[in-house]
Amino acid sequence: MNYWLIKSEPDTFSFNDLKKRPKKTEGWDGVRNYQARNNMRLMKKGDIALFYHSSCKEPGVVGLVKITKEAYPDPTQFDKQSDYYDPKATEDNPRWSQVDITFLKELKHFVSLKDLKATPSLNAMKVVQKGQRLSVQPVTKGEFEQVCAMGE
DNA sequence: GCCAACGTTGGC
DNA sequence: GCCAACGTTGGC
Repeated sequence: MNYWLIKSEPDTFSFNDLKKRPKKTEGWDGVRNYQARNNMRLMKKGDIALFYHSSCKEPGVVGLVKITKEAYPDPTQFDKQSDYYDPKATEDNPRWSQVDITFLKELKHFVSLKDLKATPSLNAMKVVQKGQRLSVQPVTKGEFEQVCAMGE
């Protein structure tokens, strides 16, 4: 089993929005960065991800989600009406992938970016690095467990 | 709103 | 294949 961190802007799609979805599940579409896409393609059903709120008043980890469907073509790339439309993608040769994520658990205590930065054992996490923008990133088991412990 | 860091695009 | 210009991310 692998562990991940996924970012979302809560003004666009928050952890609470996920909780309110049918089956508490959402297709994680709109990822248009190759490294993030490649990470999603490595995700296995049953993997767990930290759900991180970015570009907001208090950035940080709010909860846990489970990967419930492995990578498949992101339909928004074919949709001319979509903001995520990509004219270079075709049904025969899709360029972008998505996975399905399902609400798993809300942390009892929000773990802010400030808290992550203040924890020496977490200073290798990508999310605490300056200028790090990758929206789907791997975390180690140790990092994952540490963040969960801080959220208890 | 500012701006640093990064990724992508496109001319050459 | 280089690299300048541009657009985006995201903390502050």
